Amino acid sequence: MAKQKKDLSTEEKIKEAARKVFTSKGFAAARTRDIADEAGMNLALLNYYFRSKEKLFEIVMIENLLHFISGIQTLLYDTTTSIDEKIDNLTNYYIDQIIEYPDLPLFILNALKSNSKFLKGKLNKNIMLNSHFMQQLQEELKKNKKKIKPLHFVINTFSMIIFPFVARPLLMEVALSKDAEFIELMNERRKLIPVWIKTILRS
Amino acid sequence: MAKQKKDLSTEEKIKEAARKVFTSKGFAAARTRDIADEAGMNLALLNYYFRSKEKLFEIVMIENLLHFISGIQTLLYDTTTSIDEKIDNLTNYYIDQIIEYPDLPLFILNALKSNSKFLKGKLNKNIMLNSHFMQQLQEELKKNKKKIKPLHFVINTFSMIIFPFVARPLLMEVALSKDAEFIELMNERRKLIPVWIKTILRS
DNA sequence: GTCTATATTCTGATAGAC
DNA sequence: GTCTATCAGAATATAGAC
Repeated sequence: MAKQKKDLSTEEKIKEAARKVFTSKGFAAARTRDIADEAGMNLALLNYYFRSKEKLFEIVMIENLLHFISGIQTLLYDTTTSIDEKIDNLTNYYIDQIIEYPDLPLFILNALKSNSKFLKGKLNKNIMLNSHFMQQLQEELKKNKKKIKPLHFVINTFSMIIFPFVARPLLMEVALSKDAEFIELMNERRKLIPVWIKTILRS
Repeated sequence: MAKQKKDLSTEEKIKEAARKVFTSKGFAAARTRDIADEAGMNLALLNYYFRSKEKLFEIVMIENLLHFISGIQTLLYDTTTSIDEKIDNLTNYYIDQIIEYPDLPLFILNALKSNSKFLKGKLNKNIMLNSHFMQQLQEELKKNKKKIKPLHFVINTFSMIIFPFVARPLLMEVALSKDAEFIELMNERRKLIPVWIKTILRS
């Protein structure tokens, strides 16, 4: 269970409020006053604890990104799971995560596009390429005599999981009518995506 | 070939500049001064021709969205092409489009998330469901005795095409090192995506 | 229609009391 | 550490001359 707001230090309260506001509105649209209000305190304290709006954003951005990446570390570096289990776990984990934090994917995509300077060197360049999952993919492709870069299958998996969430408003506009239909669709995909990934890997 | 800037009316010049600035920076980060500068004229003219920044954005947003959708209309409603040809055409068309207008997808995803009120009723609710492509998908699934919503395959196709582009900065951070590698990857996908889609449709 | 100058509001940041 | 009050600059919008 999440910690109660009242248990948090002032600094933590601000960071938590900033995370919420920045993640839902992005850097430019967020107002420092919104963050102060959300934290239940005065605007001046933001600049007392953090030097500026930019500094605060940088912290939120890095934490959001690391939160997102940590799932990759945990799941894709697990040497005890098979490639099929990894695909299952990845799909379920990220669908759960995005249902819980629906604004996270678009926030990260935007932040990286506009502010990638912030994290120069902060990310492990080869986190993907060195993973156990990537090794297993390579073996599997070799076994099936496929001359395709394993990275394609990582991209396919994340694409099929994440894209429908970020395109949700468009989907609602052109193909669905109720929120429940979208959730139903994503729960269908929870089972379908692993099947599809395994199929294109081996057929 | 695109029309020369000098041939455009003042109103068109502003709209063109607004499209460029809004599409690359989004509504909140865009400055009306940037737009005026980009159009090579004075700030006051923006408010003379369009009432406000919001109105101008609304126009740009709808035009961008319709530009994106028009490809769907053209390709997915073509009754002379087979389902396989449609998948090939869709992949090539949208990869070409996004290479030409790389900021368009993220702009649309953001705009729809934050400003979907702007286009209430402006979009054909069933543009996807009524398409010839959707009928062909339905037949194909029936032929292969699959009880899966055809919409999933539309989502899969667009996901595998568009997602790598919007995640390009992340990909560059965790798996690639040169821009040329990304372009190479997308050109590989140009051939691979149709194969994958047809495989999961039939296997 | 187009420009310069200016009004008005918003916003990030700070000064200074407590 | 926290608050109130306020500053300085930015940004949108408009007035008014040409």
